[in-house]
Amino acid sequence: MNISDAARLSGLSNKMVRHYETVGLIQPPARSAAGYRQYSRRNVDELAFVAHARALGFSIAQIGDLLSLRQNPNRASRAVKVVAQQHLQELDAKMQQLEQMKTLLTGMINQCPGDDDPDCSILQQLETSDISTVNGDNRS
Amino acid sequence: MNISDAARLSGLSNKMVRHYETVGLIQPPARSAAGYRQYSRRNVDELAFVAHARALGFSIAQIGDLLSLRQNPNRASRAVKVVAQQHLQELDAKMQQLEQMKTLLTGMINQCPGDDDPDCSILQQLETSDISTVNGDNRS
DNA sequence: TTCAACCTTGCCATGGGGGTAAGGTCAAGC
DNA sequence: GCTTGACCTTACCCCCATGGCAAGGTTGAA
Repeated sequence: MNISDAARLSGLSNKMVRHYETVGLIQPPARSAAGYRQYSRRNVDELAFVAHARALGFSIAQIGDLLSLRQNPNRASRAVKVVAQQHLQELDAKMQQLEQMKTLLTGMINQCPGDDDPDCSILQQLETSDISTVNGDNRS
Repeated sequence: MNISDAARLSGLSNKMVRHYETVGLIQPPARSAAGYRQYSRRNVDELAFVAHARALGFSIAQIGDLLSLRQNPNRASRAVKVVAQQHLQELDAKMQQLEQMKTLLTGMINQCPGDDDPDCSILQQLETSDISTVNGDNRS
């Protein structure tokens, strides 16, 4: 199977399939005489695993951990759970930051008349405010 | 005032002060004979504005819009509000994606025994699952 | 004069991709 | 056998926002 089929079946782009190989996340597939990547069923399963984990927001490093646990028959499910729980905490932290931003921004928006006049509390608060309580930095 | 003082007063790093100048976000400050950046009170105000907006998650491009509105005395507060509301929508979209991830991940974690045995529903679901319903992609 | 603390520019790295170019390969149709 | 188009390869550059480091110049005080 060539890369396009493997990518389609796994839900990744050709680009990212190559990228995951380059960074050592996945097993390099066999090559044809012409140098084309040849994917086995097993390769595609691994790619799909990566795609699913990415969709849940796991980082490349975390997926590397999950992949090695996956291929280790002596793993403890505890170890898998720990990775997942850690990621869940990261998701929680990001949500909290977004919520703080949302709260502050919503308050500012509600104070802005939104008419043709130049006076705008949003600009005023951005000039003066001590929004510094939005911490942690997960901007944008 | 040199860059370190300007950065400290505005709440940015020296690095980012230079970066925002490089990308054309802020007014380039005056230079001393030796080439040192010399920041005025006005410059520092602009930097602080940028810092506050970044803390709320506005993108560089959006902050550029806000800065030009800020320095335009004929602006309509409506225009400012539109930028803020658009950013709020982006925050909402990201929160929804994070929430979907959290929901799915939490469900998987709850099904994992987390003991010494290798059987782990997290791994199983990552292999098979159609998590494809997590859309939009705002990973990590 | 020396020394530390500042400043400058330029390059590399991160993560998780997208794009694009220049070239090789393969298979079908003529 | 040759052309054509769809595929494949590697190798670059880009985004955003930021950190770090290196090599060199400047300033000010002891």
